[in-house]
Amino acid sequence: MAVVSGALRVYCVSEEGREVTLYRVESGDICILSASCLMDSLVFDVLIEAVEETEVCLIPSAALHKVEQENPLVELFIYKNATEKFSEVLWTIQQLLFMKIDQRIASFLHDESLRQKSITLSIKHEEIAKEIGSVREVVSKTLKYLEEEGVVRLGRGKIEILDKGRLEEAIQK
Amino acid sequence: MAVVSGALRVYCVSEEGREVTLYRVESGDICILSASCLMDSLVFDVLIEAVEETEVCLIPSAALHKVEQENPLVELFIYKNATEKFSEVLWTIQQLLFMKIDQRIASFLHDESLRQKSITLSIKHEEIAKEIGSVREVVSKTLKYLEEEGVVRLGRGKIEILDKGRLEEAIQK
DNA sequence: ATTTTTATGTGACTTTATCACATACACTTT
DNA sequence: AAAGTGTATGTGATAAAGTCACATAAAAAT
Repeated sequence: MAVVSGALRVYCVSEEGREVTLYRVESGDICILSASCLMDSLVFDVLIEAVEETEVCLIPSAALHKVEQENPLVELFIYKNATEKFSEVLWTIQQLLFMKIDQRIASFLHDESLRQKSITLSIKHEEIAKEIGSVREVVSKTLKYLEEEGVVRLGRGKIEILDKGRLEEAIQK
Repeated sequence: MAVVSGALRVYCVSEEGREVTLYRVESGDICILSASCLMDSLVFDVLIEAVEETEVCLIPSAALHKVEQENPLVELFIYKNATEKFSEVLWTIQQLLFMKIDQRIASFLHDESLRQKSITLSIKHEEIAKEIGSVREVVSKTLKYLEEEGVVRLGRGKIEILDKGRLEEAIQK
């Protein structure tokens, strides 16, 4: 499956409904791991959701294999893409295990600002929690703290980054 | 790299020294992801350690590619193996995020019993902590609790599984 | 304008991690 | 056998994060 435009989010969910985003598949990405390949061997829920209006192109594996054999660069591209996703998942583990919640949130806000290409993010606390594998209450409390520190300004469904420098500092330590 | 005999453990470490095992590479496994491929794109530490006396066979990528093109089954095997590891890493995330510490420990003891092919495991609390991404103190306390419940018997550097049924129950809920 | 829905705030409580030691076992050395 | 020395495990006080159960408040719908 190739993403033509837009972006997908691959995430997993616990029985109680807690989520974490594993990786994103964005326009130009190809994702052999998502549906066919990976799913078979998994016992637990890995879900895919469009984070924006998205156009995807499903490629029959037979056709893909044919192209792959004709052009080794295609194969290389697929390998690289899969490895990149693997790497993103490892990064997720690192964040989950080794970073404190305020660092993770700061890091997410930073990334999201790049994705939305804006310093005023339109996002809900609940969504942030699902991205980083935490819960809404904790995200709310942490954001409140960041607001008191003058790093962000909060509104209903939006977060304005006031001090990008301090935000980046917060990611480090 | 192919593992001929023994087993490797691929893990990551935080700056403070906390560890988690990401996946294992056992005899018969091939691991293109470990050294060459994956490492390049990673900024953080992913380490490999032999958990027992291990014999590995390093395959030059040129040679591998040649065989791969001659025999598509080789390619398939590699793909499958890589996907399996990916799947193990996702499982690790699930455990970290969604399971309680006693479930994770019970689950680990169960797996380790299969690996060591014995109900008397020779392992230290510290090692368990590093496997499951926790810390020694917590593992010790939880094991103590399992001992009081009559599920295991503890000794210095060893854990004896007394009630396999109850151990499996503990994994579920 | 009032009701309803949805987003956020807050406090009490639990679980897990961190820190800082105390104890205890096993293995040497005498 | 006793004493000494590592290394493994025990424990309690504190901190961080998650859970639960609501309260408030903004936006949307009627």
